[in-house]
Amino acid sequence: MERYNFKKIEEKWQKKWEKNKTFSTKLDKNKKKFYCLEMFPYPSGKIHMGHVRNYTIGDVLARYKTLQGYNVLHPMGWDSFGMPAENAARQNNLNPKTWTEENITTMKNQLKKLGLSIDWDRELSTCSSDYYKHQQELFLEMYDKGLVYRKENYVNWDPVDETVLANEQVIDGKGWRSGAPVERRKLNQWFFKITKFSSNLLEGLKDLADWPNKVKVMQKNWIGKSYGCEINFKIESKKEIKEIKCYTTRPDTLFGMSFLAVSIDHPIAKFYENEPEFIKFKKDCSRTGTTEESIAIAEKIGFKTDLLAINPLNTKEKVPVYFANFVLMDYGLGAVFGCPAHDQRDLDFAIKYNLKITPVVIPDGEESIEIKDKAYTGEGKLFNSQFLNNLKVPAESINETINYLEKNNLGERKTNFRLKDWGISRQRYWGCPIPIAYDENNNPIKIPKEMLPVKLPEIEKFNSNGNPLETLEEWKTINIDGKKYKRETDTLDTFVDSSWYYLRFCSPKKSNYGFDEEEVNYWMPVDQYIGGVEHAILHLLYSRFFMHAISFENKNFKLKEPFKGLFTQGMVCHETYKDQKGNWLSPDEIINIEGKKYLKKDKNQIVKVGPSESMSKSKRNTIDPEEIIKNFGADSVRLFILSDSPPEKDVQWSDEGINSSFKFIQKLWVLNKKIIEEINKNHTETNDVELEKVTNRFIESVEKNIENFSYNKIIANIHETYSSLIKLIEKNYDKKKWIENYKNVLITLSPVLPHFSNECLENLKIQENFDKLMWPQVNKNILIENEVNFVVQINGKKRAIINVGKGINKTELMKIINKDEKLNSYIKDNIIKKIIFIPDKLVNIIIVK
RNA sequence: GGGCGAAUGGCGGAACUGGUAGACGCGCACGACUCAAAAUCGUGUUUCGUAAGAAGUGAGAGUUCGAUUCUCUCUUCGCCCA
Repeated sequence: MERYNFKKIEEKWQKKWEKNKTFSTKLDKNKKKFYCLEMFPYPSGKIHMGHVRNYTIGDVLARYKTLQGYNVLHPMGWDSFGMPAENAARQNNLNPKTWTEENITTMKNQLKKLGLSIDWDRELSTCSSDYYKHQQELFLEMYDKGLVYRKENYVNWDPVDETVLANEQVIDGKGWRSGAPVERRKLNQWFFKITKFSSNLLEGLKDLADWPNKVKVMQKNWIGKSYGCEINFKIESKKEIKEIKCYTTRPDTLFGMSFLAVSIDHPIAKFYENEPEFIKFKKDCSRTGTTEESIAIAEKIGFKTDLLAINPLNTKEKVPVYFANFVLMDYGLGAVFGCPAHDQRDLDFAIKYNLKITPVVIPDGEESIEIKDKAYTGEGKLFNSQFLNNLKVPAESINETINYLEKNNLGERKTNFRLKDWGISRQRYWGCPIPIAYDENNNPIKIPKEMLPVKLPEIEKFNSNGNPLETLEEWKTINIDGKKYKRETDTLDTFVDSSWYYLRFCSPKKSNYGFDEEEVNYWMPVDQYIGGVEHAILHLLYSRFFMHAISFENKNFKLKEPFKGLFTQGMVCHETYKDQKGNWLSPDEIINIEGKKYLKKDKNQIVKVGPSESMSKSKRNTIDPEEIIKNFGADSVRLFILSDSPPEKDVQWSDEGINSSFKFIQKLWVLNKKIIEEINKNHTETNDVELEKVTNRFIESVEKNIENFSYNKIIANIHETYSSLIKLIEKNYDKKKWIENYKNVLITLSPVLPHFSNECLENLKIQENFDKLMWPQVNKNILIENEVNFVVQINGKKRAIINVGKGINKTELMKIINKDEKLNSYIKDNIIKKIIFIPDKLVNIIIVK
């Protein structure tokens, strides 16, 4: 018998789909739509197994929804701006554009070989000016709405490479390439006013029923709404400083205050900026990174001022004021009061500078409290707090304190958000140019819409440090209405590119605007968005922000949430290998000798097998999908990547796994040949309904498992169905019955194994047009059983399973049990205390001895 | 330190609303075919026990006729935030 020739067959179907434009979609208001989107890839060179998993999961859903009669939008594009292109360009002296485009070509070919049902006519690439010109227009619209502004902000500065580093390029406070200690530098940068929508973004989460709870919690924490108050502290000083405002969530600990700490960027810093000691302190602070985490880890240091702050609740109490490295200007008001007894950070600081530690919260049931090196942050009641004493912490204390402060004009109730405005300026070449220019006084003006796109200039050589746009004098100069301006040389954060691409997919060819409203109203929101959980916060939050920003002051655009459903898939893992010297080895450098023992191919050295970890180039445990597709075929890869683990969890890649998937498809092929043979034998009809049962059970469970993303169970369903069908061949069903049922089996199989099932359908001579196929309706009547397996328990222990008629009552059942010799032997000499009877399922007989 | 989640055979994992624990796959063992091997097919595979049977879902308790599922305490691991 001829083996299943996946190479020939997969190529044949892929060509057919491409030629017939099987997956291209058009707006059709008579049809229900389904927008299935997977996070688009960065064109880094080749696709990896993570892509294979992501796009296979999406493809199963898209194909399934298509069969169910939905008008399915399933597009693909390229997140093609970003640092790797620029790094590659610097290293190999090429053009980032060429590098990127070559990668796109390679990866597109690879994706096509997976047999994905993608509408390639809608392909987009964010580095193309066809895309980013609309992004520049959106930027200007947001500018007009007051959602874009410029301010000075800190960046990570590499003093050796003379360049700005992204947070992930700072490793242990040092530049990733130069190894030089990173400094904080202030630069003028552009920001999106995402904080304007803090509340909306938080509230919006409540409507996202089809999002994983985990992601919603992460976003909620990221937005970080807190309830507290602003307190005005009177200041005693010879300088012109009368008052410092602090934000706090714990005003109830005010009687425990022993210092006030302000950020080095606080407005009062101007009174100190000529003091050498303060300049030195600022320099020390600049060694701390700009991330919240690096600040949290860094040692707490302070600079004592000559100021004294007066406790508003106890005016006799005066405490010192410090500049401190752990207070951030962009959170709250850049000033906090320190209560060492009940905040660990304040305690560390107080111990270091020998400040008073006054506890004011006493745990319930305790007589006293002693603070040594651990702050008490738990519940209790207030003491040492005069008129606030005995208030319950935190249930009453916070609220009552704020009431008192408000009544006496000492402070004001306030909610605060942790979310900061989104800094979008990047001092890099390979990104979307910001459509802004500056006059001779450095005032920004918008580049007029007619002059868009602001195109990236082509660059010949790529070896200098810093941003090459800075040195292109010719490009930088621009004439607007006869006046000369200098262009903005920063480009946009690539997260901007991916914040609205889902809108562009709805009308990717529209030339006069980023999206078409009618198309967007039909296709949006994305019904199912699928991608890695690593984008749970930033990308998803920024995308949500974009929808809010676009709909802000826009009556025609009502949509607020871009992604109705979200699914986050797990990673693809592989064992790791090291040689005797501890160097990572790739899987194709080793050979298996027995069990889990491996030898290094060239040296016959024993290989150390490490734990399975997510595939990464640095650990060299990657498997190239292209090789695997070449050797086993796309359907085998799809089958294996879906089997074993539930899609939201990590999956372990293994040679055995892909092999067995491959073999299983060969078995299915043999089954297919046998069934076709059976069909041609022209048996007469039998009354047996087992075939219908197997078929309908299969359809029913696959349906349920696709809807619930239990794709691993679909693979189990396929195996079970195979085992049943191979046995049913002997039953001599007639031609009609086989054709009808087998056709339905193949259609049900097709989302997972599209090439294979289409080939088999063609063999069955009913496959003419993929579009005509519909997902089979489950015949529920066939699945109704007349008999049930009834579990008999004695004292909660399973003693037998008896096959009885459906709907049997308790009395009838007990008769059968009493007649059963074995069961009766348990019961006969004992008193029955109770019988629990669950119809058609289980009986539990409780006896006393 | 805080938040979220997980823990089931040798391994990946099933078990719908509290009702047959271990579906399905991998691996392993045995058998068939073969001079032999591979491939393929068949049988078995939670543990202990020859068996009847007993124990068993990270540990300990609780609720219940009945708990992998619900509640509490603890342990370990993962992810996110700090």
